Amino acid sequence: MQHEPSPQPTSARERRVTLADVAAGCGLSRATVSLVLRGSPLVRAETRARVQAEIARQGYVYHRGAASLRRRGSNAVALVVNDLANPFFAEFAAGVDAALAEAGYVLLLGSTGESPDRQQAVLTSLAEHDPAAVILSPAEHSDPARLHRVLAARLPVLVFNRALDRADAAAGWDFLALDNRRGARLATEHLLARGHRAIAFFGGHRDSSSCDERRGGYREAMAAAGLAPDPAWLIECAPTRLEAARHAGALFVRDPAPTAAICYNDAVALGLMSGLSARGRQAGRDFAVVGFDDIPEAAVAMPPLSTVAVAPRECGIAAARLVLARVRGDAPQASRTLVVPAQLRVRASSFAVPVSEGIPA
Amino acid sequence: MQHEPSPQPTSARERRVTLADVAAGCGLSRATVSLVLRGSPLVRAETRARVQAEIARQGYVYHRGAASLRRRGSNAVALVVNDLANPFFAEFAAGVDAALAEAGYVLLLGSTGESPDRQQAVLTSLAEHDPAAVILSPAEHSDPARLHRVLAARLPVLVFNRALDRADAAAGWDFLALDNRRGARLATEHLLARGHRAIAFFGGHRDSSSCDERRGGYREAMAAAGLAPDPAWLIECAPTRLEAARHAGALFVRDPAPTAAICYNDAVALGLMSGLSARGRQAGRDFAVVGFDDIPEAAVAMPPLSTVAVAPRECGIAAARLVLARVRGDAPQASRTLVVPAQLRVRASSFAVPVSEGIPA
DNA sequence: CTGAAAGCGCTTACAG
DNA sequence: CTGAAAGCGCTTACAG
Repeated sequence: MQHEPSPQPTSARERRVTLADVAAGCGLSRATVSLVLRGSPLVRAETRARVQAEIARQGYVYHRGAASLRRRGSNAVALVVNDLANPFFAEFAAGVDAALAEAGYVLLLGSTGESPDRQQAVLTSLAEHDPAAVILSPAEHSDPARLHRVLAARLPVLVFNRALDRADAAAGWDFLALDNRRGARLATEHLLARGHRAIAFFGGHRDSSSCDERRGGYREAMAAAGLAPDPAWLIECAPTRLEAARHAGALFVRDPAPTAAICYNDAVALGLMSGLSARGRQAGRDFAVVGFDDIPEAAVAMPPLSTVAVAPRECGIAAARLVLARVRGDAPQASRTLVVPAQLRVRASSFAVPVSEGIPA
Repeated sequence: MQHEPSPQPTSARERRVTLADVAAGCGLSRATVSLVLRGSPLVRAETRARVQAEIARQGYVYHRGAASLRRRGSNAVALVVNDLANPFFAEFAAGVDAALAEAGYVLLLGSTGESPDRQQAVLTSLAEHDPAAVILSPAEHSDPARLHRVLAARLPVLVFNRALDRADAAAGWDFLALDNRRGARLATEHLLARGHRAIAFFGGHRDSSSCDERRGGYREAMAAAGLAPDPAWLIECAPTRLEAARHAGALFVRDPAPTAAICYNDAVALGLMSGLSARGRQAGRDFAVVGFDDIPEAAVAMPPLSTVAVAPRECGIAAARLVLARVRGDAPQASRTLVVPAQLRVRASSFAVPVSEGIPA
């Protein structure tokens, strides 16, 4: 509850040019100038022009803080992500920024580094700036109750990317979800169409919602093809390159070993590819690999990585638009869940035809 | 001069909890509560505790807009970059964000997409939020005069990455520069140490300040080794992968052809590597290549690309710190130019041994 | 250590 | 189409 960092308390700084100065400069009242500023049709063109000339002459800059205070409501939207340096979130943020700018809103940014405590601190700090809305990609293990404590009830909130632990706790909040299930299904169907039958799901932690959903899509596609995945084909590991490389061997411990794997994400897929070559197998030739995310490296890997893309920039734009609709009050009353479609990008890593199985479709 | 996007003008919203409510709640004056909020030592511990309990009870959230208005000075810092989706700027922004958060400041973000007009609009919009300072990576061909028009004279400004056209126009603004010259010098020295003598400078446009500086470092190192670069070794092309691949042939038109190239940046280097293999040469074996930037792809290219890194995240932290020092008034009066050191990352692409020349050092 | 009063720069009814 | 007045939520001397 400290609000320390005192902004430089104006020493001998020259006085700021205010709306009153502009009004005085053209012999009008502040009210009239205010109307001009906000584009009101109540002011006649000639007056408007005079005011605008005076604004330019004096170098007046609108003080949105004062305006927001009076009108109760700012034109800032807060965005909180886990890590800006993650290309997925960077693209997402770029999309949000673009859509907000277009609508005349401004972006307040914070990042959590996946720490619920930092998330709380960041949201508190941003909330003090009275944003018109909040877009939040929650840190892992976020406590919805804590989030509610810092996010006022009347503030429109859009949760992105990760569902909150207890869905009911997010009642009233919109949710923009990636279509993890469908993406994994598409990837699995692609491998099935290429003739694979023994397909593993490789990497990720089962208890993460995204991993769970992707596994769900995988199971769906397998079931639809009349296949029951061997439990040994579901291999957990931390979603990093290094861990994936280390666990590659786990694919080949049972005898009818899988000929292909859907990976939790691209980092895992790339790690798996190195792990495979360390074992004398080559992705795209001896073993088929599909990732998830379509990170920039996917296209330039050797071989290029087939993967599932979710257009993060478009997500960002969609998120901003949804939230602005809420701010303007022209969104339906009930909270919404929007699902962003996932698309398959076929590249060389999934071209392999399994040796022991039939001809690809 | 329109300020259209009216925030939802508070319909039947419940009234906001204010400092006055908290004061009333514990039978104190607003002044006292304000002192508690700002951590003043003037209030005794028992009173402070009472206030804090009441704050929690009522769910009061500090209204920084009102405070900033009264105190004249916000705790927001504006950051304007060309493109957030560019990993270099994303890392930079992440660094700025981290350093600001640590100091209790908040980040206002905008992006220009390299358009001076959008830059002007974005800065205008951000300036209306009365930031304590601005960190600006200027769009190409920015007009310093226009920038001055929208950025008040009393606002601390830090220019990053790209020098403004007329240096004198940026008088009073700090500048955080990449050490392009030293980076290119290091890269050139590295190739010289490996025995190369005929070293090209490949890609980029001469009239860009960064290209000019990198060429300067290259020339310096060559001169220090007693070498005069053949003008035919200075090859211009747009700094993209595709253009670089197209221009690869230009390296081999003269007879004592270069055995190595310093590239303007990593995109150019990667393009050159494809261009080389299209001509039956392989980077790292028949020809040595060094890039600039250390983009994530550099490490996973085939062969991995030797390059010059500038730690964008650390740049971001440094930029934020410098700017905060200005805000607090504890920076030296005169504007400063800080140069971020460049570091060489040696990888396989520069392993080639020059054929016609002696043994590498 | 605490209270009463003025004021930051804007907007908003309300009159005219 | 324009003006006088009140007020958004806070901080800051100034007294006590």
